[in-house]
Amino acid sequence: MSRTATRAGRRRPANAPAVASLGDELLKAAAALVAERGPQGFSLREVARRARVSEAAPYWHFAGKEALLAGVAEEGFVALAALMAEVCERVKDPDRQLQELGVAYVRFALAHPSHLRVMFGPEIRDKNAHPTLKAAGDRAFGLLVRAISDGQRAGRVQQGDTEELAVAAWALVHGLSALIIDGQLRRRVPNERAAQRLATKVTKLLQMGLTRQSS
Amino acid sequence: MSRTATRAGRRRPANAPAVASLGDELLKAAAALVAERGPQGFSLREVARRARVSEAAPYWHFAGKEALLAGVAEEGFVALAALMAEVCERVKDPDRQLQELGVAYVRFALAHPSHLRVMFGPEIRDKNAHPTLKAAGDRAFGLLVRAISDGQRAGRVQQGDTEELAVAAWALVHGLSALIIDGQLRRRVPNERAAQRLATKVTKLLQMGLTRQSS
DNA sequence: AGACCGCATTTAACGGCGTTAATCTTGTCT
DNA sequence: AGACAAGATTAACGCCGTTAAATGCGGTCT
Repeated sequence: MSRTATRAGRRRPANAPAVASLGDELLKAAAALVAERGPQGFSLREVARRARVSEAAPYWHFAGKEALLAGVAEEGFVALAALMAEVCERVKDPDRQLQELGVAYVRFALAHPSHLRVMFGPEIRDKNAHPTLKAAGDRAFGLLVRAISDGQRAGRVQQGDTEELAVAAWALVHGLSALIIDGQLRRRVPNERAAQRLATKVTKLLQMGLTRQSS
Repeated sequence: MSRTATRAGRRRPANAPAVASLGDELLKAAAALVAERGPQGFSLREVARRARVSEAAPYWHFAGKEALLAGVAEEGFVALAALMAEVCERVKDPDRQLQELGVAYVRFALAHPSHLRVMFGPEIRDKNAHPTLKAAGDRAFGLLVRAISDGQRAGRVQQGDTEELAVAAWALVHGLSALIIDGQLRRRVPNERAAQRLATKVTKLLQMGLTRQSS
């Protein structure tokens, strides 16, 4: 095998214990390390140390540092999508659904700032090089598009390019999240309650623009 | 001298040529390197090489890698503020002024993506540790607050917490910029013209929400 | 049983990085 | 001339990502 192609590992002989394959073990350690020290302090060697394997072992399961980080980012998108899906199920009113989606995004950012940075930051240079990562991201974005589309059908959101409106909403909550976790709003947003309050207000502002017909 | 306190260097003997002191030379090289390779590929040793000095020379002028990057980030905020000030002078109508401020922000992001990342990213851990950096950032944000405040006075923007409205506007354009330069909108925004179009439309959306009275 | 093969991992090494300590140079002041 | 400090250098430490070569090791074929 030409190496790095596995990622799934060969399937266990069916009798073997459900012990996580080293690949999964590395992913878990990587996620923990990212959460602890951020994308900067992340080191492939430290991941290997935590998984109690040699420095070069990860290279059998991942093409390199970037591929391992891509796995972490993918995990992040899956978790974010799950949070968003939960909101979509719980809240059916289109207006409130959009608003709570925004708050959920900001809450995710506050709970997992380092993950968000890996998901969007420049550590992973070409997202298209990691198809499963791209797919996970698209799935999360798809939930937002769906919410906007539902709002349009219900007459609560203006007609027009659905994805473009979704990009606007995404940009707003993403920007707010970025500013918060990068400490740019520390005076104004010292704790999570303040962040949620601000997220709610800001989301409402955009929502008023979304309901009207654009010129 | 206990080192790293200079940053201004001693003043030239008045007859010496206006050759940039090594501190400035390093800053210039650092900015160029950041622009070329991004915050990831940035290396103190490479900066020293480009300035044709030894590896340890920068430590006389800057406390370390982070301090040098803080200088680059400060430069970025100054340039951004200049761009914004130009808009404020050129466009007097409050509505158009706000809109063009948003477009200018996105344009800056597209022109200097790596700078933006340094300005906001986690490479500089504590912005308060670099007071001149913080001041430069506040100055740029102040221009936005001023624009919102003018809009309120002119009756084009709803009353209410001015800074909070400014944060909303900032978040929107910052998020859009981040998504674009991180390649998240590559399908939708392949070139700069598309980016400006999108920025205009998105800014208008929020603006409609800003004009109305919030609940 | 014994030879063999391919997956999984280790050991060892290369070069680059940030940072620091010790050292040298150079110009200024007394 | 000699003291002195700013400014720069050399050399070293330990970390990093990555790669090549050597090693273990479970299953397969004869």
